[in-house]
Amino acid sequence: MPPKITLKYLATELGLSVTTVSRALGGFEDVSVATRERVQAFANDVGYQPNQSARRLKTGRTSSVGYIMNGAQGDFRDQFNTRLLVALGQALHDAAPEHDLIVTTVPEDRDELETYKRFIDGGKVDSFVVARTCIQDPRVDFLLDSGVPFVTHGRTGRADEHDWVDINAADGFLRATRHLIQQGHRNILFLNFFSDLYTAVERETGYLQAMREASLAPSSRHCPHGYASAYQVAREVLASADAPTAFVCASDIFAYGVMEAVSESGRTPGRDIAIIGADNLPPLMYQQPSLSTLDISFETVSQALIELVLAPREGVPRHRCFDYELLLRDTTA
Amino acid sequence: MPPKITLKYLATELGLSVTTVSRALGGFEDVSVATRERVQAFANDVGYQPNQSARRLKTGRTSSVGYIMNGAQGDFRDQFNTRLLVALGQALHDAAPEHDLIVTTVPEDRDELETYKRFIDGGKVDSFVVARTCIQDPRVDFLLDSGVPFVTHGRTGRADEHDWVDINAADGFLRATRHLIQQGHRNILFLNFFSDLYTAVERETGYLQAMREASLAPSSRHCPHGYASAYQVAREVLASADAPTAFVCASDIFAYGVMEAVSESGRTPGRDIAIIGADNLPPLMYQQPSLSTLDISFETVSQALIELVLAPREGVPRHRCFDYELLLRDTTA
DNA sequence: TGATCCATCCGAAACGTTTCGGAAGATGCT
DNA sequence: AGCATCTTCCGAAACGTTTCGGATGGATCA
Repeated sequence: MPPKITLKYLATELGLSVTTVSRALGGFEDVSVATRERVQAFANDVGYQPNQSARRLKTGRTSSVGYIMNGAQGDFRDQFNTRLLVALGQALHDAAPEHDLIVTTVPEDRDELETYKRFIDGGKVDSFVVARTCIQDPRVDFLLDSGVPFVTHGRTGRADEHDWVDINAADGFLRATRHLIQQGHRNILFLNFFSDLYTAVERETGYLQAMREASLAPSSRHCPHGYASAYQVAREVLASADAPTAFVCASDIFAYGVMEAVSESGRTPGRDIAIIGADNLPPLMYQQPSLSTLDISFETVSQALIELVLAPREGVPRHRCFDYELLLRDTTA
Repeated sequence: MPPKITLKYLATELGLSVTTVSRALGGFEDVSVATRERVQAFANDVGYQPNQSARRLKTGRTSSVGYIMNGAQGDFRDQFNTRLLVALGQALHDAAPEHDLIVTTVPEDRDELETYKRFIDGGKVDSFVVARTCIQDPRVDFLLDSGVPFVTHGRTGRADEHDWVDINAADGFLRATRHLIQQGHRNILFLNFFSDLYTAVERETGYLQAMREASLAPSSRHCPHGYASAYQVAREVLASADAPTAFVCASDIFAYGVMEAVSESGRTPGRDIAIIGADNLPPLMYQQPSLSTLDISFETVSQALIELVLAPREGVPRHRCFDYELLLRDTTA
């Protein structure tokens, strides 16, 4: 039975007190450089790992971040959750290896807020990352009320009251739509998420502005069921008298649905019909024309989220906003 | 400032000792039914949540389960990770709501085992779920060595030494292949994962047995790059002199690649070429013939994983094995 | 009546850490 | 020399829980 490697063990081995060892490892000034280094070297040697439970009990901090997965759990084509999760884990590990990411899903039959409440009351986490924000977001209301620190991925109606990280979607979609207009398109259809999502509004704003600039008539449709909806909407409008010549899609998933409908109607994406998506998701099939899209790195966004969520905010809310990069590929040739 | 709701608070409010309150809430026998109920009711009323850190410190148990995501993170098979994660979270919450699922990804540049080591030494979890097992799996070697409880999703070369939950893939692929043979197919190609994966061997075993039973010549190919590989392999063999008339695919992802190659060659999946996949993944595109597949519920598997991982095993390793259900749809019409 | 036993409760120690408030000795100043 | 000051260290308490080993009182028994 090897001895448990605790502060007490280190202290007796080194002939010091527990206090001094603790403060030496904590890098405090009131312990001499010599002993500080001696302690750190020894701790390293024997592979000392502080007991998180004890530390948490004492300090009241849990050093863990909560991420409660929500939203379209059925549509696994939607890689948003996975990709964010992977990137968050990576970023958290890079920024603070001793921190944990505690992940949970919301049980089908339960209120999402209950899960947040359980995490807070149980002292499981001391901050949250909240994704896919809505304009009127009950999670934000709840967290602001409870006073627990959090950062959202995406703005909300109360954006000036909390920390957030977002993508400048209005600008991205403005540029994307402008590009299509410049190519000579006049009849451009916009396919959007359901409109509660904050980013849905943002995206449409950009599209609308570009259309207004060019004095063109805007036209938007929603795709409540993702890929399938987009396919059906595209199929429908392509059969109509004044079929659009270009599609701007709030998500690549929609764009792939549109591509399928376009191909099926005998037209070729990129030659006959222009399509721009968003988020640079991998293509669904091998032999597809490559999709023009708005690109953003999950890693960058996640690093910002982690940076904000780790540093306890004092005073005014902090914001980080990133720009989309317009990737022009086959479907806008 | 509301009072902190601790055992001490409950005790003074109720006029009892901390010990008794603790034991009442723990449901022990040596506290009278009357007080036990009184305590529980009051705790419920004021919304008492035990401090996990204190509990963990005292008991040495962390009441959290680790899941370290690994493997081809760019690939479509990421659906596997997400789906398992969602189902695990759900199952854990149902079985033991006070438990946490601690998730992390392996940093690109680091050894996976280091991450396991960090979790163990840091006392972050007291058990693991390990997925996508290989025949010779270093994670299993490491965990067996360290003595930390874990359950694998998938068997390994040391399957009789640890707990596992698996799908009876050999039987599933046996039945799937038999079905194709019964339909009159003689030239059946098997597309497999890379062969380190335990389940790859299992799957091929089933296929081989069915072919042997019918005295047919088996033929297997590997698809190291998932969907794209499957597409290319299918394209190649379909152009050859003795093109197969049926494909058995270790994953639906491969099957979708095959379908694309089949369609492109001017043939129709289901009429000209039969295809069976596995795992019942959602179709990639809307207008595809529906894919015959081997179906298994992630929920069922996850519940078994959680059940085993929560109950500390004593003595012999425990196993749970589930059967695939053969779903016959368009591609084997 | 006195001993025994059971049901019910409680005191106190412990888990491993952080941190407040000193203490001891060395150093600087007058 | 005497006093203040700084450097370096440490004792002890606390965080909230679990659990061991009793303690108390009433019922039961001979």
